[in-house]
Amino acid sequence: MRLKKSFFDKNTIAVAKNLLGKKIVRVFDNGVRIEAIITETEAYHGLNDRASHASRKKTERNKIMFDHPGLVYVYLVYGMHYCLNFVTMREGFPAAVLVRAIKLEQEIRSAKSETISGPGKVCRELKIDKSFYGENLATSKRIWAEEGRIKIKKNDIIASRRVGVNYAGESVEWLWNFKIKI
DNA sequence: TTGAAGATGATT
DNA sequence: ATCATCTTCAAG
Repeated sequence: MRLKKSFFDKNTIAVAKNLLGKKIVRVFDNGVRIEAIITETEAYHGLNDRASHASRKKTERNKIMFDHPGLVYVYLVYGMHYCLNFVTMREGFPAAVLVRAIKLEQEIRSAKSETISGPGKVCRELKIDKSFYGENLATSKRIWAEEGRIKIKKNDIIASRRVGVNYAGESVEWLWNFKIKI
């Protein structure tokens, strides 16, 4: 079952936690389909979050974060890596969840499952580029999110500081990075 | 118009 | 610890 707009129309921290264990489905032009379990997320929430791209004001790059929940926000970092985010919260409130790590659902044949850790690697693996900017998870034919097979409990979640945002003043301290305890 | 700074990853 | 690489944004 595809996650609907209502799933993302909530507090970003809650959505970031809820996304753990959920499945990203990516369908390529040639029909090949990849499914991956989300294992690490990061919340970026509101104008007071100095680590967020939307902390100053709405710009050409971050405007999608102000749009309605369930949209895809893609941006280029360090001139070479794309990062995949899902927009959260009501229209007008800038917020999104960054997908930092996934675990590929392998064919039945091969036993092991491969973990892709790092937002740049996630996009490389799922072949996400700028063309996904503004894609709607509720209706897209090439990317969406689904309920996962596993149920993640509160005790299974580790909260940490967010990665790569040491410039962000007091919001550096906020434990808005979430991953599944192994 | 310009330049400084990144929500990173690979390598030394 | 350093570098590759280039868009974005705010300052001038």
